[in-house]
This record gives sequence, C-alpha cells and structure tokens, in this order.
Amino acid sequence: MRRTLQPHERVRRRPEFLHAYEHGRKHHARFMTMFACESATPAARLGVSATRKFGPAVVRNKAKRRARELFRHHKPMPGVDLVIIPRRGFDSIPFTDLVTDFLGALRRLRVPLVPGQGATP
RNA sequence: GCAGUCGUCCAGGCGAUCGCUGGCAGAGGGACGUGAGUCCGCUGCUGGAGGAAAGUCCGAACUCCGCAGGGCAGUGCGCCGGGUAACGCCCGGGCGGGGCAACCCGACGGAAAGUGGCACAGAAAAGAUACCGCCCUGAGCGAGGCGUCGGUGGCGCGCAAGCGCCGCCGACGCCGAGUCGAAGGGUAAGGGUGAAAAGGUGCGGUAAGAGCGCACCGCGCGGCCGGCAACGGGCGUGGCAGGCAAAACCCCGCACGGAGCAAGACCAAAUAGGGAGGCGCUCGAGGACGGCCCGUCCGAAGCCUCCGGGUAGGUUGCUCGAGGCCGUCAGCAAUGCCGGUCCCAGAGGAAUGAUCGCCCGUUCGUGGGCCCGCAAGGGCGCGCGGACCGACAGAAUUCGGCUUACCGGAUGGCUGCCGCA
Repeated sequence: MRRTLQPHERVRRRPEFLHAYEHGRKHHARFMTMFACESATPAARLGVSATRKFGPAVVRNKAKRRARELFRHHKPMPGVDLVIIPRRGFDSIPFTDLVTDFLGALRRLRVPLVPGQGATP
C-alpha cells in the first residue's frame, strides 16, 4: 500500500464539509473531533478544519500536516469522508500518542482500515 | 579586560525512510478524441517561507469605475536642504532636551486672529491681582512726664496770720515712648502653592521697593557678516511685549477622485427566463424499443437549432522585478550612472512537511573529580539519564517603508574606565 496523499483524496469544498457535519457520525476523542460520512467517491478522503480559534497560522498549519500524516499512514477503506477538527494539544503532543488517539476514534466510528499497513517507519 | 553605544550578518546542523508542490526532460501506461491534442498516472533532474512572511498603519505599481472648470466640506502632513516612482520613509544639517562620552530622543508652523480650558494646591491660573509680608501717612489708644487749680498729710521758719519745701488724691490742659493701631496709600524684593506665577544675576538706588538706573545674560526691532536654507555670529537700538496647552476647537501653508487581485480579462455546465429561425397542432413535431428499415407503443401544443446575457466551476491575472549580487565612478551620506553576472516559492480547505538516528545548544536530576574557603557555600570541566525544551513566527498580486513580536549567536566601528608596554 502506497502512503501517498493526493488531491483527490482530500475533502476540499465547503458543501462537502457541511455534508459531513450534517450526516456523518461524530466522535470526540482526546485531541480531535472526528466526523465520518459515507460517500460515493472511489477513495477515502480527508478534510481538516482548523479555525482561527485553534491558534495562529503556524499552529493551524502544523495541525493540518500532522492530520494528513496520520491519514497517510492509516488509510480507511474507500467510500468514506473523514473530517478532523483538531483540539488543544493536537500540534504539540508526541506523534505516537496522536496515532493512538486517531485509531481509537476510527474504531469508535466503526471505520475499517485498509489491512496490511505497518507502523510508522 | 570590563562597561556601554551604533551597525552588518545568521536564524540549530547532518543523514535515512515516507510524502506534498512548481519547472524541465524522458518513456509511451490509462482515459477522451477521426485527428491535432487534452487530462491522469510513471521515471529522472532541479527549485520550494521570513527578518519580520505578522499588524494592515502609510506610499506606489497594476486593474476597473468616475472625471468640463472652480469652490466648500473632509482627511492627512508641518524646522531646512537633499534622495526617491512615491511616502507620514531615508540621508545630511539646524534648533531644543538627555548622557562624562560614543551616541540617543523630539507631530519641531501659528497662542501679539478668535472661541474655550487649566484638576489639586494657592491670595491670584491671565483685561493681572494683592493673602502673609515690607514701607509711608495715621484717627485713636497710651506707659510716663510737665503745668495750673482744688483738697489733704508731713516737715521747716514764724508769736501768729501765713509762707516755703516734700508727698498723696482728683479735675483740666500740654508733651508723648510704642513688638498697640481703625483707616488710607506705596510696593511686588521676600514667603508660601503649583507642571506653570509677568525676564535672570549682581551693583546702585529707595520710606520700602520696582528696568527706577547701570553691567552681563535673555527677549523684541533694525543694519552687517557667514550659510542655498533652517539658523548662527556680531553691532546698534528699545527697558521689554507676557504663562501653559494647537495630541482643545481653530488659523496658515501644502497634498489628496473612488474601489481593490474576491481588482479585472477569457472559457463556460445544469436550471429558469429573453431573442431569432425552422418544424408541428390529429394529413401527427417529438420520444421509447431497435444496428437500421418496417412495425408497435407513448404522445400533445409544443419541440428542435442558433444567438446574447450569465451562476457553479475552470483558465488567466501570477510572478523578470522601481529585482538580487559584484565592481568602477559621483556624492559626507541616503542614493544615482555605467559595466558584468544571476534567475531566486507560486499554493489555492491553501504545498514547503512527518518520523527516526547522530551531533550542537539550553535546562533539570544524578554520580564522582579538581580548585577556593574554618564553614555555609562558590567556581571549573567530565559521565549517565531525562525534557518531548530549540525565540518570534507561515508567503496568498507585487514592490518601497513604518510599527509590533523575538531564545540566542557571529562580526566590525566608536566611547568611557582599568591594566600592561
């Protein structure tokens, strides 16, 4: 399994975000709020929403990068849109803790992973 | 060496693995297309955040809209000269203030145009006034003194009437010291208040005082000299205007059309609506089944084609520029001319990263070592382990500035002090 993350694997339109908020399943984890919503796209997609309230631009960017990194190494099966809203600490805690939090949230939302993905290199 | 001051530069480093994104080249894997080609993916090489990318406070470029000319309002700016595309920026100079100095700071036109303000304190906060004080005049009060008259006591002289001397009491008159003083006047030196009180210091002068007079300083005015100028110097002259605040309104001078890359340009679904043309309204347009014809069914006043506007969306604007670096020359400098050389992010729910290892730095804990000290303790370097520590902070059309944030490091000039030669 390639660990890429290409543009078509991203949620990028505001209506798509709103659709996920409206119709998706929601879970509050320790460091993120996650929405999971079935979609017709041939890939699993990720969207990150870090508002100004979360922090200045440096912090928001870092949170988005970490979220993408999580998704890249642990992709769900196709046909689901994931939206992550980072919470306080998302940008600063150890990455391994973040992985644990992420996988836990996926289990709670019953989002199956693509099998055979190893740990982070 | 220590302390300070002004610049310039840097913004943890190296490696591995996995990614994102721009460009160039290649092979031809996939999709669409008759095709030219377009899109997606692949391989290789290569580029990919800042000094503030920030705040969005000024100035411009660029774009669209507006625009006869003039004025008002509004906003901004405000010592002088220079630089610049421009500026509220920069450089140099002047003036004022701070510092031993290097150097730093200053919205720095006008308060003798008008309106208004100046808390508290203070007599008074602005056409000066006069609380205390000082001085002059001074009604009066008045210790005390003198005189006249009356009363009275004592003593002396005298035979006595009486006279003289000393004293006491009262009335009247005169003189009158004064830390006394009604009232009037002079004064603004001194006191006290305040951020600020009507030039300052000294001498003379005076009843006390005062630019009342004089000298020096300050100020105003007029020549002169230096300077492009701001301004400075000096001479003469006037005894001398009147506080602060213009970041209160205001006055004077100068400048200014508006909106902004979500500007603007191009392409352009679906749906609704507009225009033109064609066909059709039972002699059947069109649709479904079907490779096609026949045929069967549906089917009603619409249907089809084209045109223009235009939303979602896409493309463009979009990065070669008042560009960086090096050098010559001009200039005190800001900067400019010329020559050479380089190409240095272009994303778009928004790339420039994630993880791990080593090193560096910081810091904490701990172990033992050396030095100083009586001791408490301090200093130096070493090992091990940890932090999840590594300043401020993330391009969004592009430049020139300003302002604000910031762990630190490197380097150069200058100043003061100490030491050595």
